[in-house]
Amino acid sequence: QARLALAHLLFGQGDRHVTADALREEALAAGLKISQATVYNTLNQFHAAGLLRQVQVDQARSYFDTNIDAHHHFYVEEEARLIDIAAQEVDVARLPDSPKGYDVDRVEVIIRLDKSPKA
Amino acid sequence: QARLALAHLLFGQGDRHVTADALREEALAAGLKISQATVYNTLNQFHAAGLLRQVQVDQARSYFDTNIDAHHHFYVEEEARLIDIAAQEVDVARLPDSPKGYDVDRVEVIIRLDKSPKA
DNA sequence: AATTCACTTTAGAATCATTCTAACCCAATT
DNA sequence: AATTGGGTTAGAATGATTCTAAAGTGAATT
Repeated sequence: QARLALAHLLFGQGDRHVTADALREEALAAGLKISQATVYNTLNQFHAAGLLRQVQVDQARSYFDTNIDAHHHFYVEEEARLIDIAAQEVDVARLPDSPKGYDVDRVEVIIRLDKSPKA
Repeated sequence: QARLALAHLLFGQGDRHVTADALREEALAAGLKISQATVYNTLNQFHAAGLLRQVQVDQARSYFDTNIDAHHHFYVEEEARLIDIAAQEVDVARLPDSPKGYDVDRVEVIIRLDKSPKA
């Protein structure tokens, strides 16, 4: 089963951030014969089941994060790279009230990084 | 000039969040004859010039925000609606150090909202 | 008024991630 | 062996965005 093999790739090595494409390439490199459609199906199913979080930092591609605990991210646009930040490393001390009729689903902090210019 | 007309639509009425498509429809409704390509060109140019901020909250479409001051957002996914949060309404008290070799470009806080279930 | 030059705008094709559709495979059940 | 049903698939379809190459505009120059 393709789903199981992908689950193994995804969850078998700690917290990861993958794009659909990257995961597919990884699967192919591992010798699996799998279609892009299946990769998408599987990611979407895992996401719907709450096993993956979808992270939206770039208009081009979607990232799927195997870490579903509350936490935040660094994002290096130049390298299309996401880095986890544990929830306790960020302290959001004050939030505004939600508009009437709405509830907070989740608070996301994204720290966008640039490469330091060489001094 | 199409650029000027779009600038007028964008900046003539306080802070706004638009998608390329929404802006194009607005332009057409206002009687402008403008192509989608021009809308994109213009938005990208304004963005490159620092007149617009691009906000990434949804994998489908990009939002352009006429408010370029540091600030944050509520996002209601069900309604594809962005709401500004003034910078001073959020207090991020503690941030982790950036990885070596990288500098913070910008800190984005996105509060994702759901409609309240009717009690 | 005609020419040039640089820039703007355009239509339409192209791209790219993602989703959809309809067929196909395969194991379990009748 | 036929039926069912989920999982998987290829390939088409979609939709946002970008690209390309042509056409338009207009100010300055002849």
